[in-house]
Amino acid sequence: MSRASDRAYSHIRSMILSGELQPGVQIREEALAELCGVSRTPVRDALRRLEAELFIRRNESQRSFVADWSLDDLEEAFQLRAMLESHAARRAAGRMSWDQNARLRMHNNGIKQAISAENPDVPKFLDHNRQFHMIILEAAASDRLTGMLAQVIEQPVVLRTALQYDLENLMRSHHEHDELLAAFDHRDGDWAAAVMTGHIRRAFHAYAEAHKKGADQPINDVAA
Amino acid sequence: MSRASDRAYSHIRSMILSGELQPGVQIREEALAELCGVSRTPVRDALRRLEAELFIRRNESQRSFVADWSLDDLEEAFQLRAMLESHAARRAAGRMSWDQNARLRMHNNGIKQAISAENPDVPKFLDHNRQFHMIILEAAASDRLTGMLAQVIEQPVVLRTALQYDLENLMRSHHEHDELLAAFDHRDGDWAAAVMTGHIRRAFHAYAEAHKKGADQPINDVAA
DNA sequence: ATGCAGCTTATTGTATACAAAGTGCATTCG
DNA sequence: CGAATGCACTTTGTATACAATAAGCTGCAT
Repeated sequence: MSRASDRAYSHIRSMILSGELQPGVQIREEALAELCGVSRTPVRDALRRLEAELFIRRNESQRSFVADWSLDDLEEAFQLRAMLESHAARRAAGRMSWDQNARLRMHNNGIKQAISAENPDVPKFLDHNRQFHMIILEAAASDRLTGMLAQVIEQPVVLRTALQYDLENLMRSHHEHDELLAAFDHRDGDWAAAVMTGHIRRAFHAYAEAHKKGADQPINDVAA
Repeated sequence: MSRASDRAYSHIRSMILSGELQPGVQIREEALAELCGVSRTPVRDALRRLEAELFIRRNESQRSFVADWSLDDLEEAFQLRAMLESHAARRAAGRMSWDQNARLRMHNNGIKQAISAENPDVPKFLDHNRQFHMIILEAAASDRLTGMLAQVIEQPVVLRTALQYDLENLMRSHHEHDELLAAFDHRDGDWAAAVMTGHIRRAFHAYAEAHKKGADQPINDVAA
C-alpha cells in the first residue's frame, strides 16, 4: 500500500465514506491530487477503481461525481449480494477446510465478545464480521465470485450498514453466523445458502429502517 | 469515448480473442503501445479495464499476462452467468415494455434467418443473439446487474462459445429464445428464469464438449 | 427577453521523461 | 558445487507538460 495510487485510493475512499465528499458533488482530478499529495496520474488510477466499485459515477463527458444511492439502488445491491453470497455459502459448504472452519469460529467468538460488553464495540464487530464473510468467500474458491462480491459489498452504503444496527440486530447477526457454522459442519450447501440469504436480507431491512428514520449520517471512523 | 484508450482497448481485446496474444504470455505496456500506435498512458487504461473483465491477469509484481482459462474456470463463469442472467430474466418479465418485447422478437427472427440458410451465418447469429440478451438486461433495469454480467459475458472463452455450436445447438438456442418470449408474454418471472438457466447451462455443455475435443482454436473473425 | 455564435475557461486525455521496483544473471564466497 | 549477493537490465509507477474537448459565458441579433 505504499504506492501513490493506493494512497490516493484509500484517501478518496475514506473521504467519501466519512461524508467529507458528499454524494452528488463533482470531483476533479487535480483537486484530489493536491489533497492526496500526489500527481493526477495515480489519482486517475484510483478513480477508475472507485468507479468500478460504484463509489463514483461519471457522466457522458467523463466528469466524475460522488455516487448518490437511492433506496432502490440499495435494495438492488443487497439483492445481488444475497444471491451471490448465498451461492458462495453453498460452494463453501462443500469445500471448507478444517482450518477455515476453525477461523470462522474464532471470528464469530470475536463478534460475541464485541457485542457482549456493556457498550458494543462496533468497529471490532465490523472487523470480525468482515473476516467471517471473507473466509466463506475464500472457501468458495472462486476468483470471479470474490471479485463480483467485492463490487457489491465495497459500496458506500453497504459499508455503513452495520453501523445502523442496534444491539438486537448485532446479536441476531451473531446467531445467524452460528447457524451458518452448523450448516458448514454438516456440509449442507442448501442450508448454508438459505441461511445466508436470510442473513443478508435482514441486514438490508435493518439498514432500510434506519435509512427511513433519516439516520444516515456520515460516520467518520468507518474509513479505513 | 476517448479515442486512444478505446482504440487500445479494442485492439488488445481483439488480439486476445483472435489468439494473436496467446493465453499465459506476458504482455508489456510498451510493446502494446507500439502495436496500438499510442503511448503507454492509454494502454495502461485499457489494461485496467481488460483486467477487470478477466482478459488479463497480473502477478504480485504487477506484470500482466493474458488470462489462461481452465475448464473449471469456464464452468464457474457459466455458473455465475446462469445465476445472474436468470435473475435478470425474472426481473425483465415484470418490467418488459411493448417495444422491448417487439425488439426481442425481431432479433429472434434475425437468428432464425441466420441459421435457416444452407450454411449458417454465424456472425449474424452472434450479433442478434447478443442484442437479444442485451434487451433482456435492459428490461431488467439494473445497472449493477448489467455491469456484473458484462464481466462474466465479456470473457475470452465465453465469447468464443457460440462458434463451437453446431447447427442443432443453434436451433435449440433459437427455440429457447421462443420459450423465453412466451414466458415474457405471460409476465411469468419464474418461468423466464428457469428457461434462462437451462439456456445458459446448455451453452456451457456445448462449449465443454467442443473444448474436450480440442476444438478450441482461436478464431479470427470474432474480434471487435 | 431569447436563443445562438463564438470565445474563454475548466477539466479530462495523451505523450514523454524520469523514478522506483522487480528479475535474472553472473560472480563470489562458504 | 551450491547458495547468497550485487549489478545490469526490464518493466511498471509517477510527475509534468501539452492537447483535446466539453462547459459556461458574453454579447449580438432577432
